[in-house]
Amino acid sequence: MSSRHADTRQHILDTGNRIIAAKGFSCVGLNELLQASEVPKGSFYHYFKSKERFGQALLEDYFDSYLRQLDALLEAPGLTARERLLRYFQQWRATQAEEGDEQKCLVVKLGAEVADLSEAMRVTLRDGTERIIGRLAGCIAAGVADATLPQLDADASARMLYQMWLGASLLAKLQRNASPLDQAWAATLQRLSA
Amino acid sequence: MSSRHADTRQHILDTGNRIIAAKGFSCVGLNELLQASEVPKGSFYHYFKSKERFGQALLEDYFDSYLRQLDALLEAPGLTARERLLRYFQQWRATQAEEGDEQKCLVVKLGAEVADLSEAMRVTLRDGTERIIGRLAGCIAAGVADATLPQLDADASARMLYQMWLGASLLAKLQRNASPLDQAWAATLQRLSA
DNA sequence: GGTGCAATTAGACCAGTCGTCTAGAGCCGA
DNA sequence: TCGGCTCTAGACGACTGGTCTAATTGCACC
Repeated sequence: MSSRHADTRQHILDTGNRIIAAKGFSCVGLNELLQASEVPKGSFYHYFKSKERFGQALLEDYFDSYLRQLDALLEAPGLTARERLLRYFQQWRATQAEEGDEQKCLVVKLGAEVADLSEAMRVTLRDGTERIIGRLAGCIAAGVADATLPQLDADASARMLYQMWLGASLLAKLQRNASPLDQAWAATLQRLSA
Repeated sequence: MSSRHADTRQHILDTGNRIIAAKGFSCVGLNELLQASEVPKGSFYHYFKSKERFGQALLEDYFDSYLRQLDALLEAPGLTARERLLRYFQQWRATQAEEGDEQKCLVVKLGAEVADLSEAMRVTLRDGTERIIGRLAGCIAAGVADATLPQLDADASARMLYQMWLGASLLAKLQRNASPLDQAWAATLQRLSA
């Protein structure tokens, strides 16, 4: 696999991410995608077997990069586990609240649409969210260990928080307003206190 | 407006609900919808100005019926406010966990997809969810008043619970598994206790 | 420079898209 | 019986959808 090959593939993926995060998966036709990436249609099927496989690759790429950032955040040195966890949610809130047409979190944007459309994409989303929850649970466990968090069931708390933030992002999207995220932030603080 | 008129219109809406709740809005073409409802295309455009307006009507109809059921549930006589509220979430859990391809909650299924697609549909979803949250807040306030619930900020709690359940439904959809809903149930009980 | 093979592209293909439009069927009051 | 509505029927147009095959390109090796 030449570097040019990898480049073009990644370029289609990056462009796809931008467009699909704004419009959804089914709504975006190959034409639009290819025109935006300035890649001829024929090439697309060289790099991806089908639109569905492309979508799956898009999600894999998304989760890889998301988890990389998440790991960097949750392993930041010189902070307590509590601080690291809160920074993650604070950042979620900030990212979601940003201006811009595209939905930053592909789980929110594509989850419901794609789950019934493609089993492969559903599984990719499921596994990705499980990995995210796993990292959060790890950080909560560390917080319990270093006593910066109260005695919590790490896994259950991680799941509950993640769910709540997903719902908050969805509601924020409907309202075009960050207040559901503020709501989630307040509830998060409450949950992570005594 | 003759009753036949209302019937056909409602019939298209009902069929549309079934199909769109399973596949999403963009994914379902008029042909599929019309074939399933056994209504000719000409009629469709008699009753609805466009596919988008149809989608909006679908959501309005959905929220109307949802709120009717919700009101029945939250005003059930002979139960404390706490019991009525818990019954709602219990029912949410039961409904979501049911077998069947379609997503029962259109907010979960269509929210993210439609918010960036159609301003009219987004606003309909926003207003509908606000009304739901309003009812929940009312019930929580009643629970605080009749002392079956602890002292809670009714509005904030309603929002937080609704968000969490939305996220839980999304995750349950990805996992094809009710455990996120059990999680939400546990967190709900915790929140509504002391 | 020439050869052979893989990587890449161009575009044909047709089923499907939404929406328009015309023609007429059915109904109802006068 | 007529006039005038609402509603149905479905052909049609202009276009987009994803897919695939055949042609072209680029490159390594001789």
